[in-house]
Amino acid sequence: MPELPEVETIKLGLQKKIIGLKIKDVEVLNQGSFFGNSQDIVGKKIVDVFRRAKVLGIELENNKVILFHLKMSGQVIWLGTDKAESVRGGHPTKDIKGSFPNKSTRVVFYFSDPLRLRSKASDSKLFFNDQRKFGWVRVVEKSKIEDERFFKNLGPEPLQKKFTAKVLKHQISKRKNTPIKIALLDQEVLAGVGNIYASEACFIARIHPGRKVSDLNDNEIKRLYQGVVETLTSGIKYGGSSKTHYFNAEGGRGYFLDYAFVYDREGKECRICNLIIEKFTLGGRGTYFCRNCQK
DNA sequence: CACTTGACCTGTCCGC
DNA sequence: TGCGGACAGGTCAAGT
Repeated sequence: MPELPEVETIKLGLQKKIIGLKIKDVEVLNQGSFFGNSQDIVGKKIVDVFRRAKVLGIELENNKVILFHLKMSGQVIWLGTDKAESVRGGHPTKDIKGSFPNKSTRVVFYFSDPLRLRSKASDSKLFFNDQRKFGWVRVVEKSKIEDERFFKNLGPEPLQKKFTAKVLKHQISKRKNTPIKIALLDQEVLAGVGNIYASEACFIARIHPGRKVSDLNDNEIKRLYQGVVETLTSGIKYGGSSKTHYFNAEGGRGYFLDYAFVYDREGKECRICNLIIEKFTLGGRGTYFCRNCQK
């Protein structure tokens, strides 16, 4: 599921909801989804929520962080009380169905809300749901994040200013003989791009996803750079892509796929030239493109 | 080393 | 309606 725009959207939602709350308790419903010591976080206050690549992080006052990787089907859903909701302003759009915990719930975090937000019913909670159990939650020391295997060789964040066409050229040059879309999916090349936005970036760049990296000229790499930045920015603007599992922290869906050029549009007309969008498998992943617009 | 394929796990959808 | 196979926003390890 979640690629950079989805995790970023969850991060922005959580920042508004849980910074300042104290973790009262943690309940692990599936041992394989949780790593680290839950006692390191119980009783501690949340001071920040951040994202690196596709990983979501909750930072605590004691220099511990809780990392979440949602993989294909993970969800991070915050549930408040009605009173807390109204105090914070606005009712969330809850597109997600059913109640929690459900059979996909793997970890539950219980918060002690500040007194002024307290309702008699209950304090707020955070659910980590993950149908396929590929995802994980892990508690690590903040200073040791970069030692984590997943973080060790991560490529640059594509939405930071210092990420340029030149940087992209340098990064993909590590994968000369690879189809460009597969190179974009490599987290050591670029952090946060996944299967939806890789297809979209290639479309915006007007490059066939199967083209070999070594075959691309500077102008094409520049277009690819623009495609990556544009599609990720658009993904965040529309709150991410809700195909099946993804919902934001408040349970609302994302609308990017209503505007996507190619992803999940096999058999539909290209938004630019009206030719039919095609699908094929590249590196084992479904890949969508327009044969007319992408060369 | 660079690249490809299958495994991890659960659920849904589609064709017979 | 049932059954089998393909497929799903992602990494990993083990192949070639």
